[in-house]
Amino acid sequence: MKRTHSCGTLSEANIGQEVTLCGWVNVVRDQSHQTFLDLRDRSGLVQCVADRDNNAAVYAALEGIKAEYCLQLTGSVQARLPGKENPKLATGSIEVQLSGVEVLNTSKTLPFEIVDDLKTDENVRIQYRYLDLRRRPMQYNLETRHRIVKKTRDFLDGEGFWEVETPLLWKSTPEGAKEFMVPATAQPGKSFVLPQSPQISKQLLMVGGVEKYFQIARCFRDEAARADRFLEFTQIDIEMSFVSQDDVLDVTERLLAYLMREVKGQELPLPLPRLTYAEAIRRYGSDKPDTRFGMEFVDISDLAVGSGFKVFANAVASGGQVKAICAPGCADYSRKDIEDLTNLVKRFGARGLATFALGESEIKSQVAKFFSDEQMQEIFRRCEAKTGDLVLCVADHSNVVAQSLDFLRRELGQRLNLIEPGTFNFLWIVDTPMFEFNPETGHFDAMHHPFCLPNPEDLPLLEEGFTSPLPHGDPMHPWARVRSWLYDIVLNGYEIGSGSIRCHRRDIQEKIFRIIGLPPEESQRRFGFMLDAFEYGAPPHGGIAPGLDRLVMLLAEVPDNNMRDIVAFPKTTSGTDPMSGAPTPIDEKRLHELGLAMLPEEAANNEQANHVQPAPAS
RNA sequence: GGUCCCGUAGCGUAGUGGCUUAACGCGCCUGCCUGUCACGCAGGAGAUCGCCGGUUCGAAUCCGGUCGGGACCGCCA
Repeated sequence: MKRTHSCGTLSEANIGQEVTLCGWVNVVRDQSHQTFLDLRDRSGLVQCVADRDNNAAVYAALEGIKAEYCLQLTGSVQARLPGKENPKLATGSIEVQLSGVEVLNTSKTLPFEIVDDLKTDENVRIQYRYLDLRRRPMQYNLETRHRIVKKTRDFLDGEGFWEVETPLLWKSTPEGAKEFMVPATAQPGKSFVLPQSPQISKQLLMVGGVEKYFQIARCFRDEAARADRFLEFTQIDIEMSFVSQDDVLDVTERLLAYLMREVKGQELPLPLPRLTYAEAIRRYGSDKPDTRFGMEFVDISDLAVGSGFKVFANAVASGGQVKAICAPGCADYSRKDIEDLTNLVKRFGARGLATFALGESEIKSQVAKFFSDEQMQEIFRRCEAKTGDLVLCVADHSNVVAQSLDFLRRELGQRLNLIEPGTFNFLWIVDTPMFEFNPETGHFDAMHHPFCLPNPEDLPLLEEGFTSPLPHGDPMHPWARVRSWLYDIVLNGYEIGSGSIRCHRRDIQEKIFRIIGLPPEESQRRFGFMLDAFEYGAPPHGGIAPGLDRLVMLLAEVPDNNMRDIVAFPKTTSGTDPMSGAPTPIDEKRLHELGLAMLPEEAANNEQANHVQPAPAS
């Protein structure tokens, strides 16, 4: 080894020892008779000293050495002079008196400094990610991610799971998300796709008698990315045979509790709270509620009917509802503040925001004239409003009310600092409906994915639905009433995983495909290999797939919940890599080999793009 | 596909129509400094204000377009 110790591990226990260290120059402080040099490696920093009078050769060797040079340094560990200790540094009571200096590599001036509190534009950070990763917070994030993966493997191994790899070159089985295509030379005109998830693979492993499977699995979706959604992401993919929903929930929450203990040093009380889907929507307007603060929804539809406020009354009369949330201490919000909030809510289709402010001596509301004092007092009573609070109401169809108030609630929760830092609120969402009516297509979609098993009691509803006189949009349509064994795990307002008990019988699976508008010949073409497998004694099975990226982001408590910070080499939201310049144009020769042709317009764009070089390294 | 926001030395920012010859901090370069650790001191270099076009006597500043980035809606089982 080129080194005997790591910088950050040195302490008073090493005093008197000769050590060799390797690392990067954090900073050089030339004092004309001494040079102080902070050497940094993964473990931390240590101050090294070269004294001109004691060792002129070493002092001279440090001449010209600059930040981020990669060095091998030899010296003896000494206690610092009395009074010269640095309590801000873990190694601040000692320093290394240098006897040898070897430059392993020089460094150009960096595009940004290697400091913890970096303000640099994220695009520049990603372009020079190999430098960004030298920063302590990024190293912490990588280590936390490693720790979580390692502990996950340990735990699942202990539970009898086998880690099995599944193909990345897969068959196109369109289920929802667009797939990335991978054309290959050996089969011109044909294409593999990258899996959206190993969903079908892992079910086939259950047919294959694996019984307990997991995989730290890369998944790919060719869809618009988001702050909490990548084009390529990682799931802790889990599947088990001969289990009920409770079995999957049990092993999952014990895994999460194990991670919380091992990674965060916190005890997670089990079992985790469970909320039905309907209750989550009713109380929070969301299937991934952030329960770290209150501000729950209050239904005031009945009061709205009796008021003289037509907007409210009409909303209820046309099958909608009126719901309210109470923002603590916001009674002094100005007309402008409320207008800003109203604008936020309009993008979800809400037409307005009615507010009632409970002041010291008066009630302020732009719609006060439509309500009696008693009615307003009743609204405050139900919302448990205190003096100084502001009640915000939205009247509309249930999904508009849910979306807008959910957004307002989260926005205000953040603005009003209602969230105690360091809180981790896990909860299950259960009893999710199997199907969801899609007003655009006029038929039902699978709420989660089409491989979920309906609750056995609701199996007759599948058949009834085909002959039901009710229109598809009717909430009492048999298919709208089918319950499934479908569950989501939620942490602090993020869905960090979802799973289900799967369909393992061909006849039921085919029926589900028909309901979501996939005719038998089509489902045979796409999923035939899986349906065939179900005919050979496929065991009942189910599983879950916690998203590793979101979990790491939340457990690492990354600032601003930026998920890119917990990935070594992330892409931008628009799906490009500023470091490598990927994706790059496809050249004509490869297209020919693959039996593909570019549309003229795309070819012209590519011609231009061919002249664009990836950003140079300096 | 849509809405909103951002783009000024290597980095972070200031500058929203006329002494701006674009300013400040960090970084960088040169010199000095015997215990520094956000070292200090003195001096210096570094920007066609993302790009294209328009309005104007005059544009970093106003307008239109475009590119890049971000947040969100749609989308993402």
